[in-house]
Amino acid sequence: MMSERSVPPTISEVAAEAGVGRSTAARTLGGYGYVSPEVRERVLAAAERIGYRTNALARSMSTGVSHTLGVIVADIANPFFGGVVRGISDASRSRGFDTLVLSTHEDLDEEVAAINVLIDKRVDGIIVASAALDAASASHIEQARARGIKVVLVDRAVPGLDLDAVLIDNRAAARGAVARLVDARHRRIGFVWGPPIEGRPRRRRDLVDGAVRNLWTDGERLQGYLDALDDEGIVFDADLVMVGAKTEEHAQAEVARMLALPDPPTALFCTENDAMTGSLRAIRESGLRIAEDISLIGFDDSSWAAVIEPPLTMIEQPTLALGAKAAEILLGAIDAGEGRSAAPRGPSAFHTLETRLVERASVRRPRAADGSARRG
Amino acid sequence: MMSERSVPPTISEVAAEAGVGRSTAARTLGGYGYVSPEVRERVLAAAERIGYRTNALARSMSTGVSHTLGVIVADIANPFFGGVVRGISDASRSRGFDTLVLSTHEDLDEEVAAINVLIDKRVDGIIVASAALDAASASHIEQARARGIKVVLVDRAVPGLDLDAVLIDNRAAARGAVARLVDARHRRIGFVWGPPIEGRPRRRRDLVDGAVRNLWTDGERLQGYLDALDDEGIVFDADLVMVGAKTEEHAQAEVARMLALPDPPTALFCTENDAMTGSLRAIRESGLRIAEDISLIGFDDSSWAAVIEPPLTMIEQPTLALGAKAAEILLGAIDAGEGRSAAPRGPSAFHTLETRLVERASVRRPRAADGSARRG
DNA sequence: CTGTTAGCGCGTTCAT
DNA sequence: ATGAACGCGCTAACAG
Repeated sequence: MMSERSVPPTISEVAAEAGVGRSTAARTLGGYGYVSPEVRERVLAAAERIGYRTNALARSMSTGVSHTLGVIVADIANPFFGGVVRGISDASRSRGFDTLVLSTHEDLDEEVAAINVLIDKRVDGIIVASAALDAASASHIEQARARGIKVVLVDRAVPGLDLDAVLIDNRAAARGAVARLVDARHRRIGFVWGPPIEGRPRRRRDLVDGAVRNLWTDGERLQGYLDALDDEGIVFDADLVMVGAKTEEHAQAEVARMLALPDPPTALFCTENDAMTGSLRAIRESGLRIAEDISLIGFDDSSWAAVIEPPLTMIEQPTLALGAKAAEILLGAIDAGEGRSAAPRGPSAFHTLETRLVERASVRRPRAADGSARRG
Repeated sequence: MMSERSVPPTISEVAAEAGVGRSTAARTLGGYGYVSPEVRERVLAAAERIGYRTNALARSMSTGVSHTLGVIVADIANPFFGGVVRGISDASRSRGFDTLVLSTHEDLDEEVAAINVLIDKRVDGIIVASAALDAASASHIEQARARGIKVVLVDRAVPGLDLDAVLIDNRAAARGAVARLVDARHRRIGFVWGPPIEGRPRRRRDLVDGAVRNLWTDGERLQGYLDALDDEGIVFDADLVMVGAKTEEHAQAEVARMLALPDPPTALFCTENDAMTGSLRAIRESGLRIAEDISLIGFDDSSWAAVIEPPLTMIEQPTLALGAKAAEILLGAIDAGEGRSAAPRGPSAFHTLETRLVERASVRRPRAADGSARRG
C-alpha cells in the first residue's frame, strides 16, 4: 500500500528509500543497464513499498516514443467501427501500445483537428478511416507523416496518397452480391444508400461522381453494382438508385418511391445497416413479403440478420481482422522506423481482406421470372 | 508548409525565427501571460512558418495535467459500450479533453492493468464500467484515487465504493418489463441470460447470489424479475431461469429446454441483445410464433427490433446520455479538484438515468389466458 | 511587457 | 557496478 499523499512518488524517492543513487534506481526500474542483483532487489522492494509507478509522460519525453497509437474513425458507436477499433486495440495492447480514439462524425474538419491532437500528443502512429477523397484534401495526413508519424489507412483508401491501406474490396463484394441477385433472375434491382446529392441525375456517370465525391466506400459499392449490371447486360435505371440523405428515414422513403414505380424493383441491394432497416420498414408498409415478393441482400452482417424471418442474405465484413491487420502493419512500420530515418519500408500497398456472402433466405426468384410478365 | 525534417520544431526555434526570447514565444503560443500585440503577431507568424505544434507531453510534464480521460469498458465492440464511449468522447472533446479507451474483455485482471496504464499515462480522470463486485476487489480503483485521479463509475455500481456512478435503474427496468408481461396475463415467464454458474440451484437466493457474484447488472435485473413476480404473487420456478454460459448459443439451448418443459413459459424476458437473438433462434426452431404463441421483451433497444415481424417490445437505454453524464460529472470534479487538494466535493451519489419501455407488438395475451377470464 | 532561471521525471552518456 | 550531470520541451516564478 502507499501513503495518503496524492502526488505520485518519483524515481528519486525510490532511490532515497533504497539508499542508492538516482540512476541506479532508474536503471533497475527502467530495466536497462547493469545493476547488481542485491541492489536490484533493494530498489524493487523500495519501489513496491512506496507505490512507485513509472511516469509514462516523462519517459516519453526522454525517449521520444509514447507507445500510443491514434485511431480516427467516423463514429465509434457504429458497430462496424466498434469492431475495427477493438481489433486495433487488442492487437496493439498485446504489443504494449495503447490507443487514443477520436470520432469525427464523418466531418473532414474534425478529422484535421483529430490529427492535430494526435500530433500534439506525440503518438507513434495513426490509423485512420479518412473522410478525405483525394490527396488534395488529405494534407493533414501528410502533415503527420512529415513529422515522422507512421500512418495506415483502414476501411477507406485515399486515391493519390502513397499509404498502406487495409480494406475490403467493396466493389467486388457489391458486384458479387448483385450478381447473386441476377443469378436468381432479377433484372430490376434497387440500390439503397446512394449518393447524398440533390436532384436525381439520369446519367450513370453523374451518379457515380456524386457517390465518389462523398465517400470512398459509397463510390466503390455503386460501381460494383453497375459492374454486375453490365456483366449481365441489364440496362441501368437511375430510378432504382437511392439519392439523398443517408438516413434510415430517407432510405425508407426512397424504397417506398421505388416500390411505387410502374416497373418496381424485384430485389434490393442495401449497402449499409440503416439502409437495410429503412428498406425493411418500406417493404412492410407496402405489404410485400421478403423473398416471396422482393429479394434482399445487405452489407454488414449482424446477429439479427440471421434470426429474423426470413433470415437475410448478407455480406459479412471482417471488422476485427481489419483493425488487427492495420495495427500489425502500423506496428511493423514503427519498428522499422525505429532503426533510422531512412527506413527501408517496402512500397505501400492495399491489403485486401476477404468478405463473405452469407447466403440465407432473403433471395428467391422473382414471382414472374423472366421477361414480359408483370407482378400482381 | 514546413520543411522536410522529421523532428518537430520547438518553442526555442520559433523564438529564434521570430527574434524574441524563449518565454515570450512560450507565452504567446501557450496563451498565458502578457505579450505586446505586435510581438505576438510576429511569433504567431514564425510559428506558422516553421509549422510549430505544441508538444502536449512536455506541457503535461510541466503543468501536471494531461487533458486526457481514461475510459475502461468490457468491450468497445459491444454497441452498448460503443454508445457510452461516444457520449463520453463527444462531451469531453467539447471541453478540450481526449479519451484513452481500454477494453478489458470483462476480465478483472485486465481492468487492473488498464488502470495502471492510465495512472502511468497520467490521465486526469477515469470513467470505468467496472467488473469489480465489491470494494474488496476494487483496490485498483482506490489506487487511482489515492494518486489524485478522479474516478466515475458508469453502467455498473460497485457496492461499498464511495464513488459517483452514472447508471440506469436496472432493477426497476426489469421489474417494469416483467410487470408488463404479467399485465398481459402471463404467469410463466422465462428469464434469459441468467447467472453463469454450474448446476441449477432451486432456491431463489442461490440464483441471485450467483448472478450478483458475476456481474452487478445481472444481479439487479434478476432481482427486478423476482420483484415483479412477488408483486403479482406468482410463484418462482427455477426452471424458468437460464443458467450457464452467457452466449447466444447457450441462450438458445436454455430457451429450447424451457420450451420443452411440461408447463413451458408463455413469455420471455431477455436481458441482453444476444439473449434475445438466441431466444429468437430457439423459438423459430420450435415452430412457435412470436406474440401469438410466446411474448417477448428484451433489453437494449436496437434498430432491428423495430423492423422485424412482429416488432419487438424493448427496454431502451440512453447510452449516449450515460456517457455524456459521466463525462460531465468527471470533468466537474476535475475542475473542482483544480483548486486545492481538499476539494469541496459533494457526497458521491448514484445518478440514475431513465430507461424507456418501447412498446411494440411482441407482447400479447397467452393463448389460454388463465382459464376463466377471457374476454373478446 | 520581456528575458532569465529553475524545475517537471526520466533516459543517457561519462567518469569513477 | 554505480553515481553525477545534462537534456527532452514546456510552464512558471522572478527580476528588469
